[in-house]
Amino acid sequence: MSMEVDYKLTFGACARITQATMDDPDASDFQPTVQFLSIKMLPSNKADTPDRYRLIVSDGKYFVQAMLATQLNELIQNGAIKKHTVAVLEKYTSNVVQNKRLVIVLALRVVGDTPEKIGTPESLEGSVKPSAESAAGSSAVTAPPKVQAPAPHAARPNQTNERATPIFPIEALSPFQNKWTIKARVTQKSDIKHYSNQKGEGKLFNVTFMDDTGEIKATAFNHVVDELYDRIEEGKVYYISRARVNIAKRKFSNVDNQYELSLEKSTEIEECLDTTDLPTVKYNFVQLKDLEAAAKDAMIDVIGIVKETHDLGEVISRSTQKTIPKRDLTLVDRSGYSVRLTLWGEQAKKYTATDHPVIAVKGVKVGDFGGKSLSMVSSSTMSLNPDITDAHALKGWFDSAGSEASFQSHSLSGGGGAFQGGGINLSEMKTTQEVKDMNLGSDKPEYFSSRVVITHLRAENIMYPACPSEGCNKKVTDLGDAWKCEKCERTFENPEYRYLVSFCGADHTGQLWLQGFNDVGLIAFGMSANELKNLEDQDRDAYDSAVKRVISGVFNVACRAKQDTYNDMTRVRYGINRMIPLDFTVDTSHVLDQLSAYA
DNA sequence: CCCCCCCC
Repeated sequence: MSMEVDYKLTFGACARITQATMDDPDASDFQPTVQFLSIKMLPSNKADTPDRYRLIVSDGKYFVQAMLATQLNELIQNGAIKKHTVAVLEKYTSNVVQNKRLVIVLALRVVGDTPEKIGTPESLEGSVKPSAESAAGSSAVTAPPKVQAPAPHAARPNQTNERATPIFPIEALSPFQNKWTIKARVTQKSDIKHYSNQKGEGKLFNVTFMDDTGEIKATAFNHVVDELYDRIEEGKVYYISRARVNIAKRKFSNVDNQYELSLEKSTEIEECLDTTDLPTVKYNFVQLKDLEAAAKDAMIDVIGIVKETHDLGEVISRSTQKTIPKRDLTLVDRSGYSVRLTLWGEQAKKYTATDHPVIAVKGVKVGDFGGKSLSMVSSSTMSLNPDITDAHALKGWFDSAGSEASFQSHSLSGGGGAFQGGGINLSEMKTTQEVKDMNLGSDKPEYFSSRVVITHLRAENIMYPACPSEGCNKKVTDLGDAWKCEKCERTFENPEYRYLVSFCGADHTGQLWLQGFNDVGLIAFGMSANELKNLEDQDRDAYDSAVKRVISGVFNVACRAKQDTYNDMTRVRYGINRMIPLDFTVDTSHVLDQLSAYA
């Protein structure tokens, strides 16, 4: 029944692969045929770290232990490799880990399966002492084993200042090893970030290194930043050694490695010009159409045409009060969707392309404001008109057809389609009860829109006397004959009144107290706070009726909900970002749209 | 040793 296949194992393979290192010129030529005698899963004790597999590799005469690179785990999980499988080892390496040699299989090709063990192999480690090794397998080998020496051989034969450290695959780095060099491409380099905490001021930057076995994040602090920042360029390849390997805090990184590197004063980094064997960034593009299904905060890769470049703007960070430049781009792709991509900081300032370039971004964060949006984070990378197939195809499509196409928008600023009502998404309105039921994180705000009727407003302190200097808005104190701003250290003859309003907004499910600033008051009262203040001082009846007019008004409001702790009391504050009187024409047509969707 | 990734 079964076909008799006579597999020829490569005798001497075990001794030889035990000597292999990544840049060993012979190792890539020596692709032995071996048999796996056993496969054992070493379960990961961490949710974000894959299980590992240990193989017993036999050359028919000897066997050694080896680890399967985790990117090959699938071969075991899908049954391609099992006990007694015969395979050609195409790529492998060997390191000393805790004084033990450990072979890592990086690539292999399955040749076939046999029902049993070939030959009667014995343990290479057990039978062979390092000093006596040459006697062990040399008679039968197809490639001569190297003379085993306790010290690893030189890593970089062509470099003048050789180090006695082997080139390691990134995948094999661990805190247990200190003599190693990796050869890796910088796929991401951050700006220099400054921080201050209890221990004082500091600065840092980080990079992502990648080789064909994996990637790893590296961070440099303080004086090491000065030393290395300008010497490391995104896209280039370097030899890196004598960095510290630490356990990665993975919740802060989307780099797929359980370890990360700390670049120290003693770390050696040297550019490598032979980059042929190093992979470039790999993308896993999500079509813009499929963003609908992307989870908030997911890190994804996207490629699109820049349909629109918005002006440079800025935001004031609510947590740090710092002003941060930002620029929105509208990306489109062949799936017929558009999405907003926000660039920050230097990248926002430096972006100047005026045509419609292709942009490929890796590791951008998905937001859910008014639909779906994308935001660059410090570990994201952006590539303009990258020389990759997807980019050429996209450019061809846009030039021939795409530039005339219309797109379904994922986000508010993109305009069109789902968003109407003066920028408030009528399709995603929440009732006041739904607002109260929202799950709020302890520090992150949530945004929502509602339609409410104003039932009350806090009558006292609708307005406050504010500093009239541009952008100050601070409350000023009455000196009797003048008004003083403590912040600007100036006095003014008259203040500029500004609104600070508390509305009670109700719907059929309940009510919420909503805070609004000056822009909201302007909409609600239809006059400036100065004018309302004049009425209050000079025409009390007119003032009362102006206030009463707001009561019972119906508004669409775009709001921000945020937890707030004051005097040990935690409560949720609701701020109005935008307030628009109900427009019956817009609202009715929206209701008609909804009805027709049911028909 | 950062770990915030900002705003609507």
